Amino acid sequence: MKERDAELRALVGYGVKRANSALVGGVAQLLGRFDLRRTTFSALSVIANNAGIRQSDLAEVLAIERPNLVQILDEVQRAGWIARARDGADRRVYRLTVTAAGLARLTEAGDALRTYDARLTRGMSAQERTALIAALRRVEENGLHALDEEAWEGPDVGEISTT
Amino acid sequence: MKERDAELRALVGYGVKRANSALVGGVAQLLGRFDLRRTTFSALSVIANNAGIRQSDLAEVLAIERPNLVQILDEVQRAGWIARARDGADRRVYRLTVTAAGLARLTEAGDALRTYDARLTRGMSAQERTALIAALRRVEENGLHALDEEAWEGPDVGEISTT
DNA sequence: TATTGTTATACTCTATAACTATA
DNA sequence: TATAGTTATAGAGTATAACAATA
Repeated sequence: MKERDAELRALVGYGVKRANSALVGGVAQLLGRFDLRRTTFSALSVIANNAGIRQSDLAEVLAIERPNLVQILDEVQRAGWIARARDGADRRVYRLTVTAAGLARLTEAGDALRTYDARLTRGMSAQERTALIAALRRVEENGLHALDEEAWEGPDVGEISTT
Repeated sequence: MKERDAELRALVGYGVKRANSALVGGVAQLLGRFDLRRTTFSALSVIANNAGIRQSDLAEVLAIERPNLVQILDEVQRAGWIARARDGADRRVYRLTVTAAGLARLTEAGDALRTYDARLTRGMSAQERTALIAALRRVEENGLHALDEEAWEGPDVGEISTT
């Protein structure tokens, strides 16, 4: 029997939305055990791997608006996992670093999350998983421009970095 | 140079979230031209392909909660695109059908959306696109169970329907 | 003037409890 | 009692305008 949402299932966008919705709950529950949310975990990860990053750069990396990052960092700082230090040269900017406690929490939560994430691709080969991640990256990139190019016509094969 | 969110980019869940975020704006803008949103378009599509479907079944197909479906259908009905008819046998249930105007709107918006959606996989072969859709389906399915199976260990290769 | 971080705000999407009317 | 649809509500996530401090 044909699926009742077969017409929608032909759309990549629908698949992405359904997959994301199916993930959100589980990830939130898992990260909640470490008093983290998706956004606070992501922020912690990027700060840990980019010591001294500025808030505005962090917002750009995570593709979130600056105002929304404020409360995220407030939360992480309140937990004692990051430090905000004024830049000596430009006293408008904050330099962000993780504390020892923050690194420990990131490692714990990261291990659990990677285990969870690996389960998402159960039944797929390592190559299929890698291809999926690359394909999602391409969809993200294409999605950011898809409306700019209303005049687009042929099977343009623009290359984007997937490495 | 290594990407600043490289640690996150190794996660399928992060890729799904980023791809979804990149899509939402464009899809909303495109569907907005037809006075539709993602949810109202999806509802219209499923009703059109399942004449007489009940609200509770529609909610299940779209994986949205029943209360949230009410305002979605109110909106679509107000536009004159669907009809709610009480079932003769069980007067609690509504039988949903699309009107001629609804079908016309669905067709117009669907054509535009499929063109947009095809652009998302630009640079990918038809096989890669098909594989992506199947992989997303698997991720969705796995994601719904990933927390149930905390004790999971080996490379279980459970088969799920992808047809 | 422009930029960094901030506040306030609003809008969408989603999730739950409780009600009504029917069964 | 249980179910279909509904109402009300609350929580995330996200987006924009406008402000103070600094450049």
